[in-house]
Amino acid sequence: MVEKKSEPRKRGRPRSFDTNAALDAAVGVFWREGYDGADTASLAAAMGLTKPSVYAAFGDKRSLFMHALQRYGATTGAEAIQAFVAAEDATSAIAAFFAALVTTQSGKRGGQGCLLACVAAQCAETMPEVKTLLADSLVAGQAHIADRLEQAVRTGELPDDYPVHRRARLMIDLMQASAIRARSGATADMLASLARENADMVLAR
Amino acid sequence: MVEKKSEPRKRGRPRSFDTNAALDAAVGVFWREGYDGADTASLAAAMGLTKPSVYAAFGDKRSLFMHALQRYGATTGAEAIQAFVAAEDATSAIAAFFAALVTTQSGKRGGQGCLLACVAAQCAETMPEVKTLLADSLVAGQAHIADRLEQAVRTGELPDDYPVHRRARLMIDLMQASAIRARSGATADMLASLARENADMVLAR
DNA sequence: TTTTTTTTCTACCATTCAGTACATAATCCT
DNA sequence: AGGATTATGTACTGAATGGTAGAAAAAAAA
Repeated sequence: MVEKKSEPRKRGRPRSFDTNAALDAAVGVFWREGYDGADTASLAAAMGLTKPSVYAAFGDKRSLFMHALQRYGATTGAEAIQAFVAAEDATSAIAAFFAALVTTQSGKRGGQGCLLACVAAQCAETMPEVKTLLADSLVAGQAHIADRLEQAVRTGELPDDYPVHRRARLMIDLMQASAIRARSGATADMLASLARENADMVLAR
Repeated sequence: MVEKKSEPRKRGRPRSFDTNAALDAAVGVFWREGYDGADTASLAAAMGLTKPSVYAAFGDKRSLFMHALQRYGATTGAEAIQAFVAAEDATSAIAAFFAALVTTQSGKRGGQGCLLACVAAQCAETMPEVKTLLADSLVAGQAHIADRLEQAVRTGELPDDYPVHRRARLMIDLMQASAIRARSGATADMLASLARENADMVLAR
C-alpha cells in the first residue's frame, strides 16, 4: 500500500510563507536579471524572506534557480500550450496559442520574453541541468502540440498535407523567436501583430 | 578635404596586439559564459592581455561587451546572411543560409547557438544599449534578406504569392529558434537536419 | 639625447556576493 | 509542562570580482 497523500503535519516550526508564491517572486527576479545577475540578497528580499530561509527551503542559488525554472515551466511557461489544447477547434487553438504569448512575453508578467528562451538558454552552456531542462521543455511542448494536431488531422479539422511534427516544431520555433523579439523591446502591439501573422503562417502550412 | 585614411603612425608605445583578434577571443568567452558569468580576469587571459591593457583599449567590462557584440555581428553573426546573398539562385541561397547556421551554431566556433540570441538577449533586459543593438540586428538582417528575396521575385525565381517581408521574417525567426535549439544541446547532425527542414519550410511558403 | 606620449605589467583596493554560525521562536510529541 | 524538531533573523566571513595606481618600457618628437 502506498503512503497516503494526506498532509503529514510536519514536526517543528511551520513555514511562514507559501513555497510557490516565493518561487514566483524568484522567477520574476531571474527573468529580469538572469542567473548571474540576480544576487541572493535581492532574491530573498523579493521573495519576502531572509537568506537563511531561502537556503533552508531551496538549497543554494543554483538549486533555487532550477526550482524557479520548473515553477515557470508549470505556470507561465505552460499557458500558451494550455490555451492551445483548451480551444474548441484547431484553427482557434493555433490563434489562441500565439495570442497567449503576447500576454506572457510582453513584460507585464516578469521580464520581457521567456525565462527559458532568454535566460535559461544562456545558462545552459555552463549548467548541464539547465541544458537538459531546456531540451526537455522543447521536446515536451512540441509533443503536446503534435498530439492535438494529430487529433485535428484525424477529425479532418486540418489537412494532412504536411507532417504533424513539423507543424508542431514550427509553432515551438515561432514561440522562441517571439520571445527573443519581445526581449529586444517589441511592444505588446508589435507582438500581437506578430502573433496574427504567425497563426496565419502555421495554418497556411 | 577629408583626412586621408593612411596610418597616422601614432605617438607613444605601439599596441603589441591585434584589436580584432583580442575581440574575437573576448567574443568566445562571452559566448560561452555570458556577460555576468565572464570575469574580467578570464577575459583578459583569453585575450592574451593584462587587465589594464584591456581597460585601456576597450573601456570597462560593459564597453568591452558592446565591442564584442559588434565584432560578432560583423563576423560570425553575418556569415549566414553572407552565404545567403552570395548564392546563385534563390533556392540555393535559402539552403545556404540555413546550412551556414550549422557551422556557426554547433559550438565549434565558440558557445553553442548565437551570441546575440542566447547571450545578448539575456542582457537586453538590464542593458538598454544591448536591447537596441539586438533589435537593430534583427531588423537589419531581415532587411538584407528581404532585399534579396525581392529581387528573386522580380526575376521570377520565387513566386510572389507571399509577402517578401514575411518570408524574410520567417527565415530570421527560424534562425533564432535554431540558435536556442543549439544551445539546448542539439548536435551538429540534428542542426543540419533542422536546416534542411527549415529550407523546405521557407521555400514551400 | 632628452622629452613626451602611450602601452604594459605588478600589485593592489574597495566592494560585492554566496553562503553560514548562532541565537531565538514556534510548533509537535510524549 | 518539557524535550525534540524545524523555521527565522541578525550578523558575519572568506572569496571573488571590477577596476586602478604607479612604475617601467617602447616608441615618436624635439
